[in-house]
Amino acid sequence: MAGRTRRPERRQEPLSRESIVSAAVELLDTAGESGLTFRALAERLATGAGAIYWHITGKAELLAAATDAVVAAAVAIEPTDPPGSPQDGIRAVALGLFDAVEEHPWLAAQLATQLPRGPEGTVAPRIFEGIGRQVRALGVPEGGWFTATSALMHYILGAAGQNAANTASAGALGPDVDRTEFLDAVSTAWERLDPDDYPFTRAVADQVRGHDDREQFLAGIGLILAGITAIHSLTP
Amino acid sequence: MAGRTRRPERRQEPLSRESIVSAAVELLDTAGESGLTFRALAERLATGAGAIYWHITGKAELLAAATDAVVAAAVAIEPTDPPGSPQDGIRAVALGLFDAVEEHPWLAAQLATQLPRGPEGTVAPRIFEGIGRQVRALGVPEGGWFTATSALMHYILGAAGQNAANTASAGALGPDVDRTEFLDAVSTAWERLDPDDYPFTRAVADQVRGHDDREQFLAGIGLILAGITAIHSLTP
DNA sequence: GACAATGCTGGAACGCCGTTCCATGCTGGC
DNA sequence: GCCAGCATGGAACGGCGTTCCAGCATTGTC
Repeated sequence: MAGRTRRPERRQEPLSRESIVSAAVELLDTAGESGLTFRALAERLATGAGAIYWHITGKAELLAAATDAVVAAAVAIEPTDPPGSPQDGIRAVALGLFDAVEEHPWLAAQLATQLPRGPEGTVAPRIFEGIGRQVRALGVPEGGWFTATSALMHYILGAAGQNAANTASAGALGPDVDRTEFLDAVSTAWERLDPDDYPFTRAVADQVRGHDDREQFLAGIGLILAGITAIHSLTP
Repeated sequence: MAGRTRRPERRQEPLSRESIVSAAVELLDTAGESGLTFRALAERLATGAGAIYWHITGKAELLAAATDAVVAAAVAIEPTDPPGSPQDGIRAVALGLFDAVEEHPWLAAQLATQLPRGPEGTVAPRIFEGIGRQVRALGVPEGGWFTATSALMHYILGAAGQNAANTASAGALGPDVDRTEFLDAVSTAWERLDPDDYPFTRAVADQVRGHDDREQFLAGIGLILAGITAIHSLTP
């Protein structure tokens, strides 16, 4: 046995939880969810896998920390200079999350499956608070706060996730397939469905072509806001 | 080299795509998403990994096929004997998906991240059709079909996913932790948040305790239905 | 009836993953 | 100067998805 190889010099900047999480987010953004491996992370940080485990329990905690960091940044951009209407406030929070998921597609899976992760999780309250304050400002009576805020949160997470999945799906079709081509392909495929089994889907297939995702997303928010104001007899 | 070991007898029932997918769903249901491995699947089918690959391209296709099978069964239970109101029809489809996700928690991740997967996917049209027919029956004008159906679908997928994640999270706290205890823990944790950062979340913490998930889910559906009828000036 | 061609099977092997282990170096208190 | 103990990083382990391929069963051809 020839013993261990020579020791490298000690690093100047010590490892830290933050630097690891930050590198993890970069890796997730550039290489996708499957690109975040401890080996790639160790290489990027010029260290070994064992050193990372000194600061982080495992991959689950790493993903949770990365999610928390990105969501915290996304919901922090609220305080519009002139306060604006509560409706606009909700739209701002919603778009912040929508854009965050679009920018970091790996977020969708985390928010869909890991959001609560025990009572200690800080991501869920962060989102809930951001939306809830605007619901309260809307004039919804206290008894309806939970229902209205939950409904908005679920819609936002669902729509943002589907949108991210669509974007990923378009990219998977080919690196140079743009959005228009992808929507066209989906629309065409839907038009070719069995007329007996899918009459409705065939009928709306044309509306898929060329629609704007953010616009559709906001239209859905508008639908829920209309429902909230109608049910609580608020002035819109 | 001693050559391969003795050949086992040939199987009686031949492998088939359906039997593989069916075994995969059982494995997912009993052992969770991480329990579906080609080794476990091969053992359950009394075969080797290579034989499975003759029928299925890879794990992605296996998960897609399992998802398709379960969703198809979930949205197929529509035709209520007396036709009923379109609102009830939407609630029925929504609850069908909600319950399917609750029964198969692994569905949440699939629906959140893999739903469209190219124009060939059949899961998305299936869900879209199920909801959309009821939207049409509601009297929504054709221009609003796509927006209303999309909004409902996104809400349903988001809410069902969050609910499944909550259930999983409660189970992870301990095998004998029931729903009430879990909600209590979340509520207590939310009440202990910083009053300056989380005033709204603290205020609704008590409403978390003891709420019913299905009821909340339906309340959200009701909110969106109210919004649809209000925006299109329909008689509810 | 003999024999090649083909369809399907299942076990071994490959490369990569998350995680654990541990010899080693560095640093602050004495 | 010395020693505890924090921190490091590379090797090693078991398990994963996937690929490869030798061998049986069936079919088609003469």
